[in-house]
Amino acid sequence: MRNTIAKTEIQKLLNHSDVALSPSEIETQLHGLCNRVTVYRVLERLEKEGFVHKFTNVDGVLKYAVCQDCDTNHIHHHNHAHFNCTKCGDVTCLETVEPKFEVPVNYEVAEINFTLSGICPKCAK
Amino acid sequence: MRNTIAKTEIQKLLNHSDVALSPSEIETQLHGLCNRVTVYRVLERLEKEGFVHKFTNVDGVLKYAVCQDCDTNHIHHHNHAHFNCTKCGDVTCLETVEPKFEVPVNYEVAEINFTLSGICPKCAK
DNA sequence: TTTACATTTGCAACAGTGTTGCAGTAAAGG
DNA sequence: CCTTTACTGCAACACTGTTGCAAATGTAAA
Repeated sequence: MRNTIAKTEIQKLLNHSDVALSPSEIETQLHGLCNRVTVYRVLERLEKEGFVHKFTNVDGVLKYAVCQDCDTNHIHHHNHAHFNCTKCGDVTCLETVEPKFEVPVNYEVAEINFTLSGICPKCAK
Repeated sequence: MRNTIAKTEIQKLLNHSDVALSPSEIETQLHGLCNRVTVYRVLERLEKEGFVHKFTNVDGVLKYAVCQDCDTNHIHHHNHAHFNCTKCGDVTCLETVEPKFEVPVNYEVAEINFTLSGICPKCAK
């Protein structure tokens, strides 16, 4: 995978962001540095490289966030919850929150998507 | 809320379906009985009436399913999991599966969206 | 049965998200 | 500096979901 300006800038954005970002949010924050399509394709690459993880927000929009645990020990833990604040709209990873559950026999679970919505600490004050 | 042909047929569809349905799936199964927009608006009404519950699938598409518990005791339990089979594409309610979790203080959780994906019993054989 | 009116519908048009093909551009190693 | 191949931009598209408005329809009352 090549290092391009677009890729570098998108990585920076994600690294410095404490919230998960959607492709369109990233595009906006890049102020026209690259095309909309490029954002999608760079994010796809970053996911393959294990730099970010992807999930679907409650509104159906894709969100990307840096992998906190993964980049250090190269093991992926994406079973954590995501929180979508209905007031400010921020979506954050709750790395420490992992749901416990038991599925009926014969169901083979490969991935989980666990998104909570409500009021975040910032907006609760 | 008035009873119209569209509403009646959509209720029938949902009642007889063992999987959650998206607006477009419903539209297809109605074979042109009503407009695409009407499907969206009827589903909105059915949700307000407490007949169905709505959730976002892992692919970001809306899904609707009849409320199993709600219509009997008029109390809504929508914390159950949904399962999206990656093979047949079916999305089903796992009414019995409720995730256990603890969020950090100051987070006020209003709704949860818990969707699992993998292989369903039908496709596992 | 007819009337009246609010609700529901269809249409057209739109906004937003995500994808694809293809031609041109640029990164990286030799 | 050259070559190769990955990457990018553009244009176009498919799909999902929404909105305004005029026409149609359900419902309850006259």
